[in-house]
Amino acid sequence: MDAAAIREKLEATGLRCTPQRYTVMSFLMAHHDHPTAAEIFAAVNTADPRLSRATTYNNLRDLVEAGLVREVATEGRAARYDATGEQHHHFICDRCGKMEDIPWHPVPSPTANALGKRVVRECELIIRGLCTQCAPHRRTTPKPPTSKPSNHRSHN
Amino acid sequence: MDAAAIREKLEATGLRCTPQRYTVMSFLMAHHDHPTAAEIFAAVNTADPRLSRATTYNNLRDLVEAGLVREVATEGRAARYDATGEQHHHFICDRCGKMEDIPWHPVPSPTANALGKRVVRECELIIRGLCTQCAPHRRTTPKPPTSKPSNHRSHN
DNA sequence: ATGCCAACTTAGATTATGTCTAAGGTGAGA
DNA sequence: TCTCACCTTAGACATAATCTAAGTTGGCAT
Ligand SMILES: [Mn+2]
Ligand SMILES: [Mn+2]
Ligand SMILES: [Zn+2]
Ligand SMILES: [Zn+2]
Repeated sequence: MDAAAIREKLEATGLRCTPQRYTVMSFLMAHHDHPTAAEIFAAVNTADPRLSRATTYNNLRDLVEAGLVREVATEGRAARYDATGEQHHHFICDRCGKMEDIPWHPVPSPTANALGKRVVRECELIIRGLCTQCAPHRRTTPKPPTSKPSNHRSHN
Repeated sequence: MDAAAIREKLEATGLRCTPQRYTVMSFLMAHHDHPTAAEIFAAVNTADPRLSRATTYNNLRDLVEAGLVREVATEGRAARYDATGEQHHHFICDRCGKMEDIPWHPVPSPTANALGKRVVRECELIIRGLCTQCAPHRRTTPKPPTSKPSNHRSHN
């Protein structure tokens, strides 16, 4: 994807296309290995030191809010634990961050073709949406749940 | 599950059933809301202050290693980012922690019955096992990948 | 053109979470 | 009874993320 396309993508969501923001977005689109904020900062800042650490975090947050980027494999900063009883799937609420158990049902593994030489141990489903608490509020007060997760940005 | 059963569970894996460890395990088995280490510490320590913060973390690590407990929704401490292109699933390597994209294929959503009033937005698969790099080593040098994730405990 | 102001960037302080260290306690078995 | 591996602990340390307060930029109204 070329520079103009990225600029458009950003501006379509109401974000200014600053050099810092452009570089972060561009880096993410060029690297499919799910880099961390620290990795992005290190790589980009080395090539062009016009990007600070705080701005890396700020921009990642903006891009996630804008839906151009997503955060994977973690919801909130702290690890969460689960006494391993029966196998089950998980539901994570977009609004309040709650993680709930969903009864197990087997899911189809990808084709051997898609997996290559990888060895599969388990296949679990992460379902995202609104929990029973939050679903009714969908069209009314969609504000965060008073405390815990999903920190939204006010910027200053 | 009664006290004796928990004690047996622990001792079957070679772990002593100390008051601290028993309480952590028992708490986890009684609470299905995926508590964090901090939450477990706060709850248990308030009821009976014989549990320290370090021991909470030590015991959670021991229980995870023993397979009695699992850590969910995070692999490593830092958030990882993904420019949202096409929808895809993820493969996470048990050995080196690498997170790789797996081509999308639709997965069956749980029954409406299992979901209740929850509103589903997306359904993604987390596949765990050994990546192509790590799979060949399965029966040979199974040592960790030099750095990054999967910290194992030596205890002292 | 000029000035304004919200959007943006920044260094550094602060908070949150997790790990390590060094010291001491405990108990199963010789 | 002695011993030693297993366990617990306070507090120091490390890392990831967020906040703060100040400065910069640039689109736009005048
Ligand atoms: Mn669960
Ligand atoms: Mn991905
Ligand atoms: Zn919710
Ligand atoms: Zn691997």
